[in-house]
Amino acid sequence: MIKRSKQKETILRVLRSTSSHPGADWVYDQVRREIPNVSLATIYRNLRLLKEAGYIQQADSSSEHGRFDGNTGAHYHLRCEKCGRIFDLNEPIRRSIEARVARRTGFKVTGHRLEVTGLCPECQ
Amino acid sequence: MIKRSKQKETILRVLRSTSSHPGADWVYDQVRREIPNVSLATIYRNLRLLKEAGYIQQADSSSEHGRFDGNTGAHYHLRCEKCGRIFDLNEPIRRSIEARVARRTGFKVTGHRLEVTGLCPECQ
DNA sequence: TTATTTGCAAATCATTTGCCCGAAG
DNA sequence: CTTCGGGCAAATGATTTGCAAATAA
Repeated sequence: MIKRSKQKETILRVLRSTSSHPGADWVYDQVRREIPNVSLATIYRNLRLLKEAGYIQQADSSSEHGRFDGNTGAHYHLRCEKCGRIFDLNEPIRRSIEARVARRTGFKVTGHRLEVTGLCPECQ
Repeated sequence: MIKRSKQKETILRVLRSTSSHPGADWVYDQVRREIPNVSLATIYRNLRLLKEAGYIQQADSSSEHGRFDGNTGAHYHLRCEKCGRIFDLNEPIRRSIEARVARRTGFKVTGHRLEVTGLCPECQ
């Protein structure tokens, strides 16, 4: 961690205390119990810093905004982390994982999404 | 499609003409070439309607906002489409797909993300 | 006709930024 | 000391919504 601070430490501890993959507002509420006057901006700032430093991850597919796909068939995606372009993959769809997860978790599984990330030939 | 309109048809055609997984603004620009006074609001409205009706998909992990994860180890996620909660899966990580994709696409692959979606026991 | 859809502008929502002050190294 | 982090409020950017007029069924 570049520079420690009470707020960074609290954010990290709060985030490690749960497996609920919370959003910034939930973290804000929790941190406020210890540091009542933290700013929401500080939460956002530090979540980003902690992520960039590798202390935490983001559970959802990057911070990308809505990207639409006219192809309704099941297929996986390949995303370039530099230019942001998304390509279709023609890997076979692995349905077996859905049944296994359904059996082990009690979920009624409706599908799955796989995204491979990296650098495209032009961006390398 | 519940009720057809020139704008819905144009949006669908534009989206099916590319595999670039564009965002709403790109679709807007394209549609404007045929219907110069479309509103961006119409684009958003119809993208949502078309998605709900199953005519198109969203390439990114739903429209979820930032969700953070204090667990930095590689792991997959299970998301409930109703309540939005995200759970960790302890499925084995399949690194083999990364090498295969790298070989076939020329990408420098840095990782992959797998998310299984469905309804959690409480939401079913 | 009658229910939907559109375009417009204003409203939201999550997230970011500018600025000045206080804290860390 | 001097740089970096924090709090606040204002700014931003994407997406949504309210509403009267236009359009599809």
